[in-house]
Amino acid sequence: MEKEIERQLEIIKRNTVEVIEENELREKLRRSLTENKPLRIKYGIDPTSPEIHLGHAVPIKKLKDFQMLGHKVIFLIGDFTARIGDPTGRKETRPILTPEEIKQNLMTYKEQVSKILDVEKTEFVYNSEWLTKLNLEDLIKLTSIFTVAQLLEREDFSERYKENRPIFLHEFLYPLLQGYDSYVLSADVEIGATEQKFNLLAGRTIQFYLGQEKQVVITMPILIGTDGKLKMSKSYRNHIPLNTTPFDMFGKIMSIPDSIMEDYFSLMTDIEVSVYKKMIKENPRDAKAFLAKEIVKEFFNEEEAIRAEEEFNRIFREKELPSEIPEIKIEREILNSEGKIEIIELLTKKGIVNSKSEGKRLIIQKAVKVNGQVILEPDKKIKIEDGMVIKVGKRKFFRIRV
RNA sequence: GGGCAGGUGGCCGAGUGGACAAUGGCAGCAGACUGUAAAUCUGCCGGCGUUAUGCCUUCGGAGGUUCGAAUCCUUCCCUGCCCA
Repeated sequence: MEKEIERQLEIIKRNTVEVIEENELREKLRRSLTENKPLRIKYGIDPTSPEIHLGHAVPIKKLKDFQMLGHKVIFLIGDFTARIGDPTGRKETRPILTPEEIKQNLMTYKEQVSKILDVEKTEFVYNSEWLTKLNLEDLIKLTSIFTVAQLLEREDFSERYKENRPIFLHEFLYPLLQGYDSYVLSADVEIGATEQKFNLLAGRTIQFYLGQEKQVVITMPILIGTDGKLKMSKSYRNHIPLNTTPFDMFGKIMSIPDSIMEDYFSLMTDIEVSVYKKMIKENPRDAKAFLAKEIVKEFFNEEEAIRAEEEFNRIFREKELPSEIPEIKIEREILNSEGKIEIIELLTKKGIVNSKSEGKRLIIQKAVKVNGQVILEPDKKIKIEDGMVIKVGKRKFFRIRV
């Protein structure tokens, strides 16, 4: 028994930043084992952008550990709290999702999450289910648990307060509602990134106040994005989405700076520290390719990972064409009598570039190639032939079909 | 309710009657270099263009003054600080 508890603890603690409180977790595990009742593990995401990326994968992989140990994972989609928006200073109240949208959304989440978790064993819940039913009296009860000073301790709030930037009253409700979710779900453990610590702890306070056993809080490190500096986030455009192609994922991982390779190895793979440190030291480029392959393998499979690497090498090392190129159809009507069209027309009409100006810019900057030949003039007329390949920038290829 | 300071391009932040599509930084894009690295360097970075000291849209919203406004006036909305 003691051995089993310690075994589970060890797995749970890997890669975590903090476990609050470890002893409570030990007791919960003990009870779980004696009563043969799985622990309830909560993880919530804000469904503002329904795209799960490698950054989310860090805590979700932790959920996987729990799932493998036989515990119950509850994946909470914060559709109601998303209306408030986790406090970051942006004020935006979004409409609540319609039942149809929720259904649709759920499918995409399940699909993405299934790359890590066993979705059959995972419970998916939406917090609008109970938060829309919360009445004023309940809300006042919740707000009376905290003082303003306590809320201002949250880093984001204190920073804004210090800098005389606005903090809207409703933003204070976010941690309260997130905490209330834990109460409704009777969470034993809640997992989140380190930046979530305040919200996670609010859950403990609320559960305690409402007479429930406190959840254990587990914080996970924040994954740095492809820029090597900021946390991975879609809004910083430095993210690596899960629902992409193996090739794209491989390429994006190859583009991270060497300095964050160790983080990726430790958070995204099971490779031993000493092993990857040695690899990085010996040949950083090969180490990164290995890393990329490992990660792609995890989210897809080995075969896809190998194919992605081959494709990557073909395009960027040997400078050859990719094996699959998106095709664009050219209608006769947009060509002149000689079967020609200005390159700039082609780029804009087919939506390859966003505007004529952008297209011209790219052409002038030697970024546009037709059959490997650089095009220098935007008004250059090119003869359209079936099978022609247009390259825009480093990695955008298109094959012409007449 | 009163006083003061503010609201500028994806973000930060200059500009306070013409030379402003708006300095600079970050992010982004392209090219060179390379390990598609990163760093660095160069260029671009609202749209349209008969490519012109050109036109249209943009400096919180709406009006106004002026030959001309991001810049001045009126009014409304929003934020912060102080007073009540």
